[in-house]
Amino acid sequence: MNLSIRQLEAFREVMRTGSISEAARTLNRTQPAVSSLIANLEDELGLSLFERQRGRLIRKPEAHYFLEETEAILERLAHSTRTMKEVGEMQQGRLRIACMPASSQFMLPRLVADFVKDKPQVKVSLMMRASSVIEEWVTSQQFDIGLAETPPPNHALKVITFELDCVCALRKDDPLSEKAIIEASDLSGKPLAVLQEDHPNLLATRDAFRQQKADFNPRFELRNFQPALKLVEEGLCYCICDPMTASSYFEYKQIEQQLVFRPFRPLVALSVSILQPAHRPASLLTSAFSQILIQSLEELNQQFQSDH
Amino acid sequence: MNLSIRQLEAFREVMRTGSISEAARTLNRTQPAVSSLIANLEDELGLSLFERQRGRLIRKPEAHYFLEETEAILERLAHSTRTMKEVGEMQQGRLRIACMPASSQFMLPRLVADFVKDKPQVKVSLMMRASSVIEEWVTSQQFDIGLAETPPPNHALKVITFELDCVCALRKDDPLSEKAIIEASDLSGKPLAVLQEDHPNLLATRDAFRQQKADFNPRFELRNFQPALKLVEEGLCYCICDPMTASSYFEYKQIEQQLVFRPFRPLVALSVSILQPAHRPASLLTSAFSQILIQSLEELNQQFQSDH
DNA sequence: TGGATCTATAGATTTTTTTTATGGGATAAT
DNA sequence: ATTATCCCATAAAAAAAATCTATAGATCCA
Repeated sequence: MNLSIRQLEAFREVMRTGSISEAARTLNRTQPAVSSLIANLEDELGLSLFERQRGRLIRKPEAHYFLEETEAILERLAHSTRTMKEVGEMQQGRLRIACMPASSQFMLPRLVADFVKDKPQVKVSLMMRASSVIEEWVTSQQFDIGLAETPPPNHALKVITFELDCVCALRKDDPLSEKAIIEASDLSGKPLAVLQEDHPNLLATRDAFRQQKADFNPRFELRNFQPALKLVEEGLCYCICDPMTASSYFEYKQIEQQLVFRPFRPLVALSVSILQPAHRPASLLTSAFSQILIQSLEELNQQFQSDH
Repeated sequence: MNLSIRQLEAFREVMRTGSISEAARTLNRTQPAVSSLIANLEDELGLSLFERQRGRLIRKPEAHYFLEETEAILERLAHSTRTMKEVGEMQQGRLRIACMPASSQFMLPRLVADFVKDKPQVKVSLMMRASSVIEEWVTSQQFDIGLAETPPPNHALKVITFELDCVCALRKDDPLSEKAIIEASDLSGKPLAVLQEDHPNLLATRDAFRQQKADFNPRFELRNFQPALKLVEEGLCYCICDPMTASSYFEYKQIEQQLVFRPFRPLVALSVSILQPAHRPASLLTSAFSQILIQSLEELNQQFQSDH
């Protein structure tokens, strides 16, 4: 099997025009070049495709069948290369993202929207799940990239970790909002909305209070911080929440914002990670999106530092 | 679009083995040859397909998509060339034959059966119709080849004509069967089975009788000679029939043959022709079958000459 | 009959592919 | 650590393939 694409292209053109000379003109070749391409093609197929009658070519029935095949092959080839070129320019492809709840409401949708703005043909799937599920999905390569709370070490995962500094959510009209930084001691005995019992963030928060010998008073226990902000708005409590949730508050409440966020000390960190399959290189799209995600996470810690 | 098949083959093999060196071995090329094929492929796609990590290749996700395309293309190409090789050896293809009634019962089925015996994949359609319909079908290229009574001249038809000498059918126990040749005068006044009024063969037969001033007594008029032989068997008449019909009598009645056929004089001819479309070259199959048909028709006239 | 147009072929030339030779980097064994 | 071995990439030389120029034979049309 030694057919060449040149032969197929020449054949297609000769079939179309019915003439070697004419085909040579449209192909920008000389007539002998096309002549020998066709001759070699016939040789390799073991079959003559044209009858040479009175110095002209006449298409044989066999040639018509082979033309169908030829066109299908060339068409598919052209389509593939076009698609690959688009993939190369990240105009094509698919990106499967899994993200944890805190980032799913506004942060990732915004990043994705921005990312695909100039890529109308790129397909994205964006799924929100608990961090443990995300870890599993990325490990098993069902997803290209994940954003989750930092998982235990896992050889099948490439992990980029960020320590997000949690911030204190409080009402604008709260006297404490005058302070540039809220300390645990400021909140001694005050009611708090916190995460569930076993969550590392809860432990870290309690530890922060203990460090300053402040009275830790968890009044509301929740699965994540999103609903906690409502309780803060109602003046029922304070909340030491992650900056993703804090940031999303501004996207959610674009007017009549009732809350402000202040840096909290001692630092309470929420450890989140970008997860990628370790043993498979990332696609262009995945790499590009990963960069955007990294940048976005790096900016988060700064967002609430010099905010006052 | 300048991809080459070599590049695709190399790519497929590199994907399979995961190594340029290994692929080079199975492709019987040197490693740099394969290396540059892949490099050029990546260039032309505008996209890197492998990650070079620590001196090894790692397939990128984009490569997996392109592999599917590559395999589909190479597979189709291989299939096409295989099919075309078979077409070249007449192991593949289709043959559409239209034939007149006299030849349809035994002659053409036998020829077709013999023709396709060693061509299990060749598809044949064999249709029986009146000669005028056959002419039309072949002219309009709905059929590749036809056998019909000679049509009026037609530029769209390539015609090979045969004058078939009609023979006299009579019972074995008829006294005339002693004669090596039956003359019109032998049948003077005897009842005959003949074709319909306007048929050239009827005119020719009547003419033969007139030449010998014999009494022409057409007792039965029929659309074709096939059923006439039954009447002859019953001793109701004689029949000057075409040699195809005569020949088929022996295939039909393999035992207890009650009839014999004798050359008839003066010659009464039935003019039949092989028809092919004039402006389209014949396929290999059609040409081959045409040869067989020519030979078979040439033998017909001899079959009843030295029969006694 | 002469001119235009077609296809096929031969030899020269250019382009592409392949090979040989080599070097750098990683890995496994000594 | 050192050596041997494996990988890949590159450069230059060699081989192969494709192309071009030139030409000849055939057909067609005026």
